Amino acid sequence: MKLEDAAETLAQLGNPTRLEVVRYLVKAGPSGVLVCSIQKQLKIPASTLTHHLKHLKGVGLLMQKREKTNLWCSINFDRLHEVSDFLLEECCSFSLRESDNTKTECDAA
Amino acid sequence: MKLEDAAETLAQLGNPTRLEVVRYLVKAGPSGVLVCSIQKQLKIPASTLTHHLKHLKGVGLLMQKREKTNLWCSINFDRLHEVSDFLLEECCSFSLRESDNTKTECDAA
DNA sequence: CTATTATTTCGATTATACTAGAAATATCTA
DNA sequence: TAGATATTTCTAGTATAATCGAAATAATAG
Repeated sequence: MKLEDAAETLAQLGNPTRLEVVRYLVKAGPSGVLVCSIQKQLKIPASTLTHHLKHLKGVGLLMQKREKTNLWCSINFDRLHEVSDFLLEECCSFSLRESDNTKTECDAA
Repeated sequence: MKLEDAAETLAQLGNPTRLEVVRYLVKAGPSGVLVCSIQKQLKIPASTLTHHLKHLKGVGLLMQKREKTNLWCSINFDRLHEVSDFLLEECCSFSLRESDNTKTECDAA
């Protein structure tokens, strides 16, 4: 996952309303839920919700399937894993050389 | 971790410049790096960098230790884990009842 | 056909974030 | 003391995001 993509995805997760939606979708599991369910359960105005869902879809966190006027929403677990992996993957590999790491001057950083 | 805190932390990670800094700090490991090293390596203007570091510190992702005019920065791994845990923890527990999950009408969500 | 429900688009308001130059402060060195 | 380096504060321009009511669109039920 490229840094720019990770940043964009994290930014979308970084809105409290959207994160609430994501949490709701995660709890709903793979079968998903209707947009109107999200709206009524979380008490988010319809237009606001549409707006946020568009964002989540834009970064691939949300999958949608239309059924007449109804719209099923489900979380893309793989995508969610990719993002959290991006944060953790790097954690276990310190790769700056020790020499760089103990300098107290900046010229050779 | 409360949803609001997770959202705020994710939002801070969601800026490409900051995420680059975070990645740099992660790679540097527990011993940390100087602000000026980050600045020169990643080519971020000093005032911009100070601004971003303030944000990272604000959500507890950054730890700092002053040494005369120099400032050592290191990532708070625990915090980073907390955030990624927030995303993943919920993934393995679908808790909406099946009945809620298969409705095609919204009245009972 | 009319009313109802689901979803989207439009438009406007309001707020907040990103960026970075210039100047200020602090420490050290010659 | 003068000059270099590190970091911060101030300030301001520019851009982008969040919110949501009202109206539009689409499908369906009665």
